[in-house]
Amino acid sequence: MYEVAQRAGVSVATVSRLLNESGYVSARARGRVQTAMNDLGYEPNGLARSLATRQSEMLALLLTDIANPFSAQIARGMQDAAQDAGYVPIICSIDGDPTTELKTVRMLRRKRVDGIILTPGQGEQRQENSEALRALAERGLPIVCVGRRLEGATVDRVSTDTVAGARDAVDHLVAQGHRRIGFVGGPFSRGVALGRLEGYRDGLRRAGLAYDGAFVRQGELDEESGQREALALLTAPRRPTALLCVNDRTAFGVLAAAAELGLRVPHDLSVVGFDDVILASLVQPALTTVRQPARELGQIAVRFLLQRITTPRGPSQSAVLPCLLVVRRSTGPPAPT
Amino acid sequence: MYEVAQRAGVSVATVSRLLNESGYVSARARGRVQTAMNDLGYEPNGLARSLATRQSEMLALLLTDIANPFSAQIARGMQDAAQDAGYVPIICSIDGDPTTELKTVRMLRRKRVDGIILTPGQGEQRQENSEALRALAERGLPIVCVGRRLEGATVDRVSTDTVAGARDAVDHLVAQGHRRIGFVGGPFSRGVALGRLEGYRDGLRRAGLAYDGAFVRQGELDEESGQREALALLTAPRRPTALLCVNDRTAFGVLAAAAELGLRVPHDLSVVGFDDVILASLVQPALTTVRQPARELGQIAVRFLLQRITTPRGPSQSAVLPCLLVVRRSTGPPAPT
DNA sequence: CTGTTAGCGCTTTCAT
DNA sequence: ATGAAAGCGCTAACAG
Repeated sequence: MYEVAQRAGVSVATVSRLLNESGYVSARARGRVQTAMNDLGYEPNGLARSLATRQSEMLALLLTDIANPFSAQIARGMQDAAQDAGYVPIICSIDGDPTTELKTVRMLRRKRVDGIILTPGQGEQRQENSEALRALAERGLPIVCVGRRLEGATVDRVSTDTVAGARDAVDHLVAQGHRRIGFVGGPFSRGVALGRLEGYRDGLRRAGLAYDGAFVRQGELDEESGQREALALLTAPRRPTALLCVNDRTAFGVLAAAAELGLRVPHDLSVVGFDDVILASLVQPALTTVRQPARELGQIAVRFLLQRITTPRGPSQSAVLPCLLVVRRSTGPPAPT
Repeated sequence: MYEVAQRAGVSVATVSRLLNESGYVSARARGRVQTAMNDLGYEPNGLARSLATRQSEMLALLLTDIANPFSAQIARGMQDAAQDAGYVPIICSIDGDPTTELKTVRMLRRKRVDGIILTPGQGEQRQENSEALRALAERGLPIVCVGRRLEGATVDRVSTDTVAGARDAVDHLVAQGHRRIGFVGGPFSRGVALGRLEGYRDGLRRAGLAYDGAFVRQGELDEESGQREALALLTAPRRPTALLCVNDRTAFGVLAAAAELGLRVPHDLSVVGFDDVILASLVQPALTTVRQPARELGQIAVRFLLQRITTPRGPSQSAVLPCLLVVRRSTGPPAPT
């Protein structure tokens, strides 16, 4: 930058002003600096800038695993929004491992990221898990949560209305004539499954159907769990004719279980997933599912974060995005008994 | 840091030495500094450090779309390896858009990333595309390519042996009795499809089978293309009994096409994919595919990059990782004619 | 409208 | 084994 200034016959301050569009710069100086920059192939040093301004212009996204399709969508939205705003996106996969998380958080703190976005852990959300993060929040580091809470700290939050989504799914099933509708859940301890379960119950109630614990299973959030729980549900004497799943991965497992048992979908069993990951439309039969606006989630999270950065003490915001039921081939009227 | 030094009754230089394990620090000073750091909850400022050392300790990964499952796997490998080495991973989705790419590259240059990993574009690789990158390479910015080349620059490279992979797939098909084996490709212009096509031809040759252009289709790299091309191939009078696809997404399209035509897989048609994305094992029937070690690709890319950073002028390296044929349910002996 | 100057927080000779 | 001091490249008063 010093070189540029010299070449243009001005001071570094002028160059800086031009670069940041702060203060006045005469048209003449402007032109000379521009050409000097081009000649030298100059690119400002963001590190130095950050050191001086105390703003790193970097945002971090903490998630369980970027290889998870749903997370990847959130990440994509975050990435785009961050870059649009001139921020560098840093994505970190934590795997739900507290040690990794701690290391990562420290690294991010060292790098002086301007803010952090937290997405829900896949498995159970440990209490200690949030320890380091809560500390950061208290130190005034802007944080926004996506679809989860950070216990013991009031932070901005953006989530989807999974309760309504699950309810809509049940409505759809009921409208097709199903009466025995089951729910294949994830861990109910304190996770993502709770909202969906609530929506499921709402839907039943609305249809005047009784809640039957025998039709509801806890489990994990992956295919294997879906398969296992579905097997249990479908080999019972009185089996459900439709299954709402906590997420698409689980639904894939359910589909596999159905195939294993020789049940045709949707003829013998209707299946509804949750998330609408890319593959949901590709499996056979294509999966009816509740779409969560994942990308948008990431984008809005960034927007909140940016606002929080500019207005550290503003009132905390929270947005709830609607889900959308996407009807495909895995649901249909139940076979007449 | 100044505060820490003061509290510990030493100079900042000593603190710095302790932090970087450079130079001697007496056990006594060491202890005092440690406690001072704890008391203050001190975390060194990486930006300042980077400014002084001219090393940002950040690595960037440029890819088409992080939401693409195969890319996500590479990203994961890159992320882990980078973090293990104390580097911050920055992932940028470019979408094959030259404008976005240019903006991104400038941003990365401003942030003074220590190195960049390039992964193949999904569509055709435009010439202009690499313009900015090549310039960086010439400026001495460490770059390593994953599964693609950077024209006009000698850079380290890590790729997979897709030729052998495709050949193995053909071998497998032949061993099961197939004689009419087709290939559903991506764009042959200058893309990823070429190696697989070569392997396909090798495989045929090895089996003493003639190459038949009528069994080979160009296309894109997505499901839609796979479906379209498969439809063309399978409705022809003399149709193939097995199809090797340029990637899994294409294979999913092929599966859909088969279902559409009432062809049972593998009874009427065997299908082999490429990549082994997570979903390959989840579709019905589970897809036989050539697995590429995506995560490892990302890890090794980082390793190369790190070596290049420490040894800017060393000889350029290149690694070729083996692929692995994963046999599942989508392949089997052809139906007797 | 523009130049001067004092940091930002850390590393790194060079002395001691 | 440790301290003093000179940067790293930029921003932000402040003075003109």
